[in-house]
Amino acid sequence: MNIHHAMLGLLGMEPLTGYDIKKIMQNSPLFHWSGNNSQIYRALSDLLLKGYVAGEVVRGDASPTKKRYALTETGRQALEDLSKAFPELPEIKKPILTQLLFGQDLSRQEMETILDQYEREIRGLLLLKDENGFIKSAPPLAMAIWEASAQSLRAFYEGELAWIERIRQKALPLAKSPVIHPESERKSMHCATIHQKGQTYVTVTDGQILTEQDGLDLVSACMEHGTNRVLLPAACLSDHFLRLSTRLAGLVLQKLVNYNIRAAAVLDTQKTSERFQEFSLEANKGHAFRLFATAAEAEAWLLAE
Amino acid sequence: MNIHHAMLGLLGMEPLTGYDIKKIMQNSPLFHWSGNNSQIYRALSDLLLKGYVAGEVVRGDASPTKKRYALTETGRQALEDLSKAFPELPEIKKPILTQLLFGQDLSRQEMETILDQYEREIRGLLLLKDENGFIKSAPPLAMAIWEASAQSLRAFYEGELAWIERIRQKALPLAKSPVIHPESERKSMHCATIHQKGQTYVTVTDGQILTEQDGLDLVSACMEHGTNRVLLPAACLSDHFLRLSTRLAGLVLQKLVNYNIRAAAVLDTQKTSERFQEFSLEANKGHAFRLFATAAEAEAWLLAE
DNA sequence: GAAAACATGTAAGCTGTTACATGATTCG
DNA sequence: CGAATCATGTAACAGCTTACATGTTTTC
Repeated sequence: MNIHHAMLGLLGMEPLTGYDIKKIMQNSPLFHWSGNNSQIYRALSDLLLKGYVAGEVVRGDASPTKKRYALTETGRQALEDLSKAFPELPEIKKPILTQLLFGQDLSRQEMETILDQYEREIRGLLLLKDENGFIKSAPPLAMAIWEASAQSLRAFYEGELAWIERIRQKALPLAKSPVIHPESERKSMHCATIHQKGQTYVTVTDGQILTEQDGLDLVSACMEHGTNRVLLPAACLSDHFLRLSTRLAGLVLQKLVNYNIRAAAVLDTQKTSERFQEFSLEANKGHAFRLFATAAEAEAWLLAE
Repeated sequence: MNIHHAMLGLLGMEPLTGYDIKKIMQNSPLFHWSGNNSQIYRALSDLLLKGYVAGEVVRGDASPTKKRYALTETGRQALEDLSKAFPELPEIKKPILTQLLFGQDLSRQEMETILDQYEREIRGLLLLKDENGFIKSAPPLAMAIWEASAQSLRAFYEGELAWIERIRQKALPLAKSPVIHPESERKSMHCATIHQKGQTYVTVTDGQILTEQDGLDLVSACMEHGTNRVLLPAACLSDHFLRLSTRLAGLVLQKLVNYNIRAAAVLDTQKTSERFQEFSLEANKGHAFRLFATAAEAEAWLLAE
């Protein structure tokens, strides 16, 4: 299966210029070619040579001269022969797999970063609906096939998200922890689990959230105890955390979201900046993270739902 | 992402010969390279030139001389740099999509054939478990990633099966019917629906099953009436159908299975060959098709479950 | 004793990509 | 009036595949 087949097919539906073909290929990932004019023009002259297509020069008064190609009878025959061939198997290329598989020397955080970037890209692909992408006047059969294939592509992307999740849960906990600088001897954060009304949540008993690593430690604690609830008392929210410019709060919350963990924080309103209060108002709209004035309120929300 | 990255990675886990690498790549579809020695040996000499790997000649007494390569320190560094790069997006190549999309001139039966072949291939891929496929002594992190990826590949293949099914249900009914030869004027088969105990099934009221097309007609009738049950009375089972050498029975039943339709046939035991009785015994093990001596029994089974 | 698997390589070609070159038209 | 899009092409190269060539060892 090369690009010639696809081009014959497109030209079989309606006459097109090289540029048209390029646009169609470019606009949908279902045509796995990059939509590369060089290749298309080369292929077009091949097909012309073989007599599979015939070119017609369109000289518009006020538009650049184009060459519009149409399928000939021999071309139609060639297309039909290709259509009847034994179907080739699908192929997947997944560079990120090689990257992670052999990235044993990466720290856990580096791996997280790569996964996060990948997830963002995949979510981007899921968002863009490829709408027409294809020829407008295609017959209903082709449209139905197109439709089904677009759906199957979306399913693949969703499968990728599931894969990401599985890697996060199963593989990353096995990754190298970043090197700890012994001289820093920072007072580390301590977690504990609390059982309340038949439910369990993790909270911070000692120390503060100072680094991204502390966010990961929270995640680890949750996974270890099989819960997905975290209560952050006022004492553990460091000034560093509450200063938005450090982006620490964002990074930690993102980690929690990634692992599907809900968090309730207790906030000393006198200590927080205006900006942080705005941020928290924004956050309160979601249901993954909420701010409360008292520990009792926070716990009540955490154990509800 | 080229093959060099993957090769560096493999050599980073343990020293290997070119042939070893070839085998690993060949044995798993997760390495999307075809496992092609030419490319591997060329890449190997590239890496040697760059100083990323070092070769050691192993001259066993009773085995062909091999060159076993191992990663150097510079190679390790290069691998780490590659590992930290921004992740590339996955790519899917699905030639059969182009084939069907532009196979407008194909008859419905030709399309069915292609889909059937494709389904068989995909099911084959799903069956072969890629077990070790990968390096035996890989660290647990790599193993976990590998595991997750193998699972995600299986999910993709299952997605392909779902796609096939959707094409069969939604797209194929729109395909060209094969040209009907007017001179043959064959007495066509007639179907009817029967409502019994709140359930519906399709049966043949007139004519016999003579061609593959009749099988498709049964499928169409089912889809039209929203049922997936068919009763085949003794009268509609032509001699042609009952002769196994024609493979007609197999083809028609395969169609029904493809569309997830259950069929009960009533059989005149005096008319059937020994071979066909064996075949039917075999078929009776499944729950998609059964043979019965009387219409009452057939109907009872059909409406049960 | 033959076939399959082990082991290493070369030459040629196909497919697709990047980068370059050119010029017209449309839109904000 | 400058940027984006339309439109057609060339040159060079990167990546991968097919086919060929050669010899050894293991396995049935």
